Amino acid sequence: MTDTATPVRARRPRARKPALATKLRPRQARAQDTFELILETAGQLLERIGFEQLTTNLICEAAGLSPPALYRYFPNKYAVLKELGDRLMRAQDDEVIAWADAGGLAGATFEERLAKSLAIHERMVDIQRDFPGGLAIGRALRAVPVLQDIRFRSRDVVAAHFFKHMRALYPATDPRRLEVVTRMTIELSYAAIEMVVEEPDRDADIINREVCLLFAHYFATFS
Amino acid sequence: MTDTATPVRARRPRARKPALATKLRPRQARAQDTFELILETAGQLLERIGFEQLTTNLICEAAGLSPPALYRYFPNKYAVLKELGDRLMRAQDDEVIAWADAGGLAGATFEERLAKSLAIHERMVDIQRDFPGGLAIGRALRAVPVLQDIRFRSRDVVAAHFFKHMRALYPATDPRRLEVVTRMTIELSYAAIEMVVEEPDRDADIINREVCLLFAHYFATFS
DNA sequence: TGTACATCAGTGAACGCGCGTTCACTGATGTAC
DNA sequence: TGTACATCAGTGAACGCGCGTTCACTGATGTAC
Repeated sequence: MTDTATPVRARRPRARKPALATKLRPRQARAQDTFELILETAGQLLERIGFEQLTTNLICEAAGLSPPALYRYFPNKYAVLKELGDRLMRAQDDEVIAWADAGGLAGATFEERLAKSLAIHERMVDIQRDFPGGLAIGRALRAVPVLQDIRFRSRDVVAAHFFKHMRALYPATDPRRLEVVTRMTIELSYAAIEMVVEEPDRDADIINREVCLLFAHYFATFS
Repeated sequence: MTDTATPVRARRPRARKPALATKLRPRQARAQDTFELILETAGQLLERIGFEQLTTNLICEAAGLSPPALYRYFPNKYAVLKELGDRLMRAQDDEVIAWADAGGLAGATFEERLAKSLAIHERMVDIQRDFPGGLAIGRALRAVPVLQDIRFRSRDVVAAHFFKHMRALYPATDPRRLEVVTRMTIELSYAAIEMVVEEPDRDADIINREVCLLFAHYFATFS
């Protein structure tokens, strides 16, 4: 009766949910450029002023467009944020899933496993740093109720993918425990990545290395 | 010449910074009640609609006050959020610092250290859960540029406090490394706490336990 | 213990600004024949 | 290869709403003597 495959998230009561889907997708090359220009401009503005100050009129002004040009593709600013969030999450998820599928989680020695996880952590930091407005988008994905599902879904997809590899690597561990552990590890990894991106004055290399050490010692106790 | 005691944070360029300080502090008992009513109402609203939808007019309406009553004490909604954020951070920080000062980080056996850290993690989760709007306030502290300093400062205070204990516990470890490790551990602990608070459907007990295991194994490698 | 006065606390009503959004339109691009 | 027409893309100008904020005021509380 009860379907426990996908966990039920606690529903947020009574928050007005704005439409998020993009309206028209651009068909002509010119329109595609406009679409991308809107996203790029929004990313840059986000970086400067934060997502709360961001307005559709401001995006249009900064992009040199009239408001109806934006409204042709996006029903509101949340749809713009959603598109940006989707892209950032996809960029990171694709990379980390490819890494796992290529055997990133496995390794003959402690040092090998450590080096592999260090490489992917650094890559993830680079992706978010290079993404225009990546920092602000990451924050928005946490803070804006309607955008949180994007982040949750991304985590779920990565966790489900990792879980398959984890079961193969640690067959003697209770699968229920391993599932939670996988999910938690991913969440904390992303938190560490955010910490590095968020505070560029701190020593990113040390943090990256210590986070990977932290996980490596932990997983060394699994079998 | 260079003062390296407090790390310099990267300044965010050109974001308009609203005034955050409370204006008048209430003097009479009646005024104190109003002040608290505003904060309590704002906390409840935050929980329902998120901080972006929150407006001063809405707070007043929900609290049964006229707008000038709010403006007597707070220059804008960010000042309300700041007060809430300060209180939440202080509540958690006081608890965790008291725990550390009472020897929370030390322990004769692995099991003892594990049990102690588990206790404080659970306590921290409870504090944020019980705080009205605690979840939304935590998010706002991450996402609203002007509020981020509150969170950073809180982390710095806790980290500085922990560091003293850590040096005594692990005298053979390079202090520079230990400093970063301490800061990272705190950041990730708070991230785990947020994860538990944020997703009440997941098994909080397992996550709490595994996070503490994670750190315990890691610190077992220090000396 | 009462009265006069100063200060504190909160109200009712309104303001101007800028936000999200739309209308009626022009110009650009693609396509049928 | 050119023309007519349909569709796509973007503009200029304006709208109404509600947000943050303020003004002039009334009522409540505290205090001096």
